[in-house]
Amino acid sequence: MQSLADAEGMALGLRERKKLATRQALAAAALHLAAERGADAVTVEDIAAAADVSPRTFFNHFATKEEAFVADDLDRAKELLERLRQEPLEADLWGTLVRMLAEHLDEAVYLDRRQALALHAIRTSPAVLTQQFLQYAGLEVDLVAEIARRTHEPASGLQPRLLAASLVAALRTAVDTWIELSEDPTPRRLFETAAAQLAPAFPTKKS
Amino acid sequence: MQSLADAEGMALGLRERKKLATRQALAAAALHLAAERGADAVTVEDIAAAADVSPRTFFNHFATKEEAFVADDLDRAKELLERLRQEPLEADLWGTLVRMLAEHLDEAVYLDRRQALALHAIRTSPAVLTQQFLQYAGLEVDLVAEIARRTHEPASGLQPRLLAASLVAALRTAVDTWIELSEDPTPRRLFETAAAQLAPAFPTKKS
DNA sequence: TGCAACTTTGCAGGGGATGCAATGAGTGTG
DNA sequence: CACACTCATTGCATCCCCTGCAAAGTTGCA
Repeated sequence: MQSLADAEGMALGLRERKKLATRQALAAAALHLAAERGADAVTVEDIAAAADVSPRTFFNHFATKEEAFVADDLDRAKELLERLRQEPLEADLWGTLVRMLAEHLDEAVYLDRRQALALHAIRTSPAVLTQQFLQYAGLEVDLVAEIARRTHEPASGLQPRLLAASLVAALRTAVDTWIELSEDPTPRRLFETAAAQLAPAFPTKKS
Repeated sequence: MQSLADAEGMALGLRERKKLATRQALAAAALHLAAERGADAVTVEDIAAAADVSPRTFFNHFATKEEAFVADDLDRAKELLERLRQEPLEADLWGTLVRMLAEHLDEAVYLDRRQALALHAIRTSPAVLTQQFLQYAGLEVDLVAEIARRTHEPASGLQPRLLAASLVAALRTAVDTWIELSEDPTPRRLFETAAAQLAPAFPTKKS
């Protein structure tokens, strides 16, 4: 019904390709149904039926119903983290992170305003909004770990936490503002504005 | 079993005092049981039984099971918001908000480290952690509205959102750090440190 | 071909959450 | 005081989320 795993998963075995395919089918079915009736009028049973698997199988791929609605974001966040880990260390940590997040915003969903708005319409339900918040929280946790790794600070200290939280705050407010105000250019530009404003709080270390 | 509504609710009628009492009884029972078995081993049925009400009544007071575990925080947040709304307008909005949040941290739970740690131990369960995140999110939304009111900006713009998100980021990271690092003084001091670091991003308006 | 690893599926069951209607306890008025 | 009114509590039925377990079907590999 949807395009199957296109380019992704080239070097995978048949088993893993199938698994990925059903996961994507479930996510796609979830979004499709939610677009029609609204997210919380969709049951796991519906999604499973639309994806031609048993309801029980749904929970082999997603821990909660809501996860299916934001599966794509989750996957992209993982890619971001992967890229981040491989990025070379620079003196200007804040600048590096801002740049990578900005590039991340130029991908996929956020390019097409139509699509983004449709997606966001789906995510009006409280449960899905909560899930999105958890996504940001998860990203923040990963960022803290990565920042601590780069600055050789303990991850439990205030500095890494504050830096990560500020980054995520800028990211989240930028996206939300862009969604709500139609006149604004791109989420990337908004994010860069927000990040620039916060920049003086995180001057380049010269240790 | 616990101290009933002490000083609070003086000017309330009997009915409202009773309602408040059962709400507090439920919250107290929830915390008590969670301290014994862990939060997610406690069912609504258990809580209701411990508070001597029917399970159905639980949901007349809380929308979800997890709400009962953070009911006190929710109530205190409402007080904070109330005080905030009555605070006179000053030129230094950031400074005002920081001061009020700092004072807020000097209250109740956060004074007694023992108690705070015990409370936090309870809140290890994923579901309760999620609930806490939602609390912060709710606070942020309220802050956005209040900030927009004071600056006469639209609440949908980037500025109010970024300011509120940064404040909450400072608050959350300060509390989390304080919980995890035993050597740190008070959450208030940590929050003020974080806020001071972010301050240059929000200079006093001189419109 | 045959075994190991893994995915799917059905089944049973616990528990969260909601709507509805009945009951009972405060509240205010004549 | 009695009556009507408002509102909290309760039981009941119901839907749905989610999990553990064991059986059956697929894929991977020697």
